[in-house]
Amino acid sequence: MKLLLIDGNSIMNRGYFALPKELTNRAGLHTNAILGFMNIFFRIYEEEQPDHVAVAFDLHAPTFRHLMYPEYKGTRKHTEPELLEQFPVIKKLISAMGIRILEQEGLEADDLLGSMAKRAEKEGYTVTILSGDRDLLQLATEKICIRIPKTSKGKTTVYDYHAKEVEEEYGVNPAGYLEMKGLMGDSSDNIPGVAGVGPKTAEKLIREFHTVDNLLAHLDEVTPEKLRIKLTEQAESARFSRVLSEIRTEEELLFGPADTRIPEEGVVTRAFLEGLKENQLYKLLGRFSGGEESKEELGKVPPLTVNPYSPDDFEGTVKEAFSVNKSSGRPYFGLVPRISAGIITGAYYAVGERIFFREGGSSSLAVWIEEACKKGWTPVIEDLKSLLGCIALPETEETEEIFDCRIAAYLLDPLANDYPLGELLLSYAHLQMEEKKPADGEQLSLFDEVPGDDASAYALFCLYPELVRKLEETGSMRIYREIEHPLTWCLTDMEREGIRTSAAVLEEAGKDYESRLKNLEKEIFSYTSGEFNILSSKQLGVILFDELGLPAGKKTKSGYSTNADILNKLRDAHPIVPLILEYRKISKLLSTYAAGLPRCISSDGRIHTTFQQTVTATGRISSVNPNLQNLPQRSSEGRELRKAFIPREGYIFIDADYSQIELRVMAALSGDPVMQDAFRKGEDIHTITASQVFHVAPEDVDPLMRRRAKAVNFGIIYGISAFGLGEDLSISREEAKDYIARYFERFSGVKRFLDEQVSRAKKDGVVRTLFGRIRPMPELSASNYMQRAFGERVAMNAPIQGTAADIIKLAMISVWRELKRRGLKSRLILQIHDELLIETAPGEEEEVQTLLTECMTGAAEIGVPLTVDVHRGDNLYEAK
DNA sequence: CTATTCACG
DNA sequence: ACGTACGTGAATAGT
Repeated sequence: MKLLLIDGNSIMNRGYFALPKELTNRAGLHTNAILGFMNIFFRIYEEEQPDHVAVAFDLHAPTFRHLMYPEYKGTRKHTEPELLEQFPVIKKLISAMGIRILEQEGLEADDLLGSMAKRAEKEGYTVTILSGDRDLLQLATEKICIRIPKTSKGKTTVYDYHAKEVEEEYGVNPAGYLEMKGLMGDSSDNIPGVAGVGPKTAEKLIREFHTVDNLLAHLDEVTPEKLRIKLTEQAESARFSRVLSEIRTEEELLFGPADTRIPEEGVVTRAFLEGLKENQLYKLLGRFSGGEESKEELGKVPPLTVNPYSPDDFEGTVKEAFSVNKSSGRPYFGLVPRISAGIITGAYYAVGERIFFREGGSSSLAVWIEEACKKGWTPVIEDLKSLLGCIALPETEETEEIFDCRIAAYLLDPLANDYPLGELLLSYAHLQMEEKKPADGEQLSLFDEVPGDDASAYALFCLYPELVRKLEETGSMRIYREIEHPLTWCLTDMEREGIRTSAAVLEEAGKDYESRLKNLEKEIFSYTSGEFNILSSKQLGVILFDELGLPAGKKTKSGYSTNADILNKLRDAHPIVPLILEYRKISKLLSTYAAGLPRCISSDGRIHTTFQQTVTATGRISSVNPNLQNLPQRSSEGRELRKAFIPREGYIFIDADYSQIELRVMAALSGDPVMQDAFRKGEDIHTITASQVFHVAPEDVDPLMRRRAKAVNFGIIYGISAFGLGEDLSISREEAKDYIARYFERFSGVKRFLDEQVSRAKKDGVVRTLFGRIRPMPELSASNYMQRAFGERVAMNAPIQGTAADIIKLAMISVWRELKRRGLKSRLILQIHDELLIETAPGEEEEVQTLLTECMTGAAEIGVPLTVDVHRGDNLYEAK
């Protein structure tokens, strides 16, 4: 028989402080303590698989401790209302699970746990007590295990204490632990103990004298003298504290261990799920959706029937479906294309629970979508860019009304890793989607119907009003309509265009890299006892720091750190170091670019990257398969590879990049007059920064000062820290701190702005770009210093990086529309965060250059000028 | 599958 | 005393 006892108050407290305060349900009830409790409860419950469970709570009645000692805090600790409001809910949920709650007037949770544990032990139970409070360690025996969860870096480890482990850690047995507590007191409970006696002294004394009473009876034996005097003076307090610290184990209880048996079917009962639903604890609800019972309770997706499409009555039926669903305003429908072996063979349409499947290829699907849009119906889909990649659908006033759920979900929560419809449906529409799985042993072939498409169409239908409401509620609709949605069309075209790439040039460079690597390898091994894998940081660490005895810097989880930062500092320590750095660099160029990119060239001789629109936390786009946003540029050897990217016959590249866009955004958002003035006058911002920070005239700024000022400006954008700046400039943290202080003295508007971002992030839990894009800030509620400091930097950086991202997206949309409107042959083909590349048709050079410049500089009016640098070239190397 | 490193803005 | 610059993606090593 196994009994699990839980210290309810302590575990609730733990959850309350470990999880963000921002966690609430829709009714505004705080839920962090409840979630924290459930998380740890189910973890322990599953591990222990107990047959008896009880949770003890304090009551707000005075206990014997209060009667003894009016100053005693215990249960009367001041508790915040945000935590208090969660207790009635958790108690209801616990009862609903069929778990006994222990509450008794005059007794604290500790005493209930102690008495219950000891009685159960006598009756032959194995007992586990879950608590965050070490006081309970005095109860540990061979059969009673105290389990204390501890969370660090987001991971929760549970420490287990039987009598043995208490002795190992504290050097005294559990009874001795109680005596120690008596001597030390407990400030949080206002138990005085003996002032000046800490854990070390207490341990020593208890090891020698075993109990407080015995110690006080033999005070004359205590040395040193000072300690003896302390103990003599505070003998009464010690005796008193010892009694207050003792957990009662012999109290008369209203229930015995046998009364804590849990239901046969386990604790995830129907009543429990109902309770979760009632309190809108959808995250928890989602976790238990596996059980048969729960599905019914969840507001499950109804059984869906797919009607075969019949041309005669389809429209009428759809209209009827709309009216049945009482969709006021624009009618809308979920739309899921069915793709078999990469070819569109039809699509599901969902209007409420009425779902239709219509057969047809990509062109008929395009026609049907356009017709629907013309009728004023809104097609709701999961991923517009993928669809546009398969079908020819122009961007018109009508098709603009297509709604992309994934983009909407991204804007609402840009931190999510992915946006599966099932999860969106649960969190936004509170409906549980049933997953179709192939029957036992059955394999789904590529030609089979994709499981769940019909349900997906229904999910999209349900999501639409919820997502629209949320977008409006969070002020995200403008970003959606004016930026992300039109951008989808633009990105589709850019992906389709691709960029012409010469495999020959890449392969030629690859051969050169290979021979250089061979030579480097030989040279490197001439310094070592034998050959090793230079690319293995583990093996390299052993060679550098053990064999060659170089001074090891930082450590990583798995050994020595050997990254470029470390190696650069060791550059002069041994001739092997620069060779390693060179080897790494060339090897990177070879594997990722010279050898990697040719594999990505399509049959049309061009590389078609995929731009991901729902990935970054800040609103930037990213590029994959391959990543064309990180082509080598900084090193001369790498930059050569850009010669492999060439425009089509007769065309040229015209490239424009924003000059200092993030600093200009900073000047705009902060309103700092000094910074704004510098940009308005067209000054060199790093020189002006240097002149301000170092108190010299701009013309007296030397290159070193400018370099340092540039680093400070970078730091400002990243969310400044003295450590980071010091590291970057190889100066002391104090010196870096001084630079920052001087910077903020002169650019006080910037300081005010950055401080405001952090405080707003703390208050609202989000920061925003100039255009209203949200960056949620869960990091800031962390108690851990590192996490919080990181959160503060993010709060400073995200509005800057995000606003810059918004601006270039606006520029892309206007460039793309303008090229189309004018019927030009030139095409926008790449975006690299602050840079746009146009493959420019012969004869269109001047017009394109002007258009590109104007669209970029005029993308947004932010109060400081936006400027661009334009370059032309016959390949990507020249165009920069 | 995770950790490390390094390419870019 | 803690141990960091912000945002990405790809290749490689090693468990």
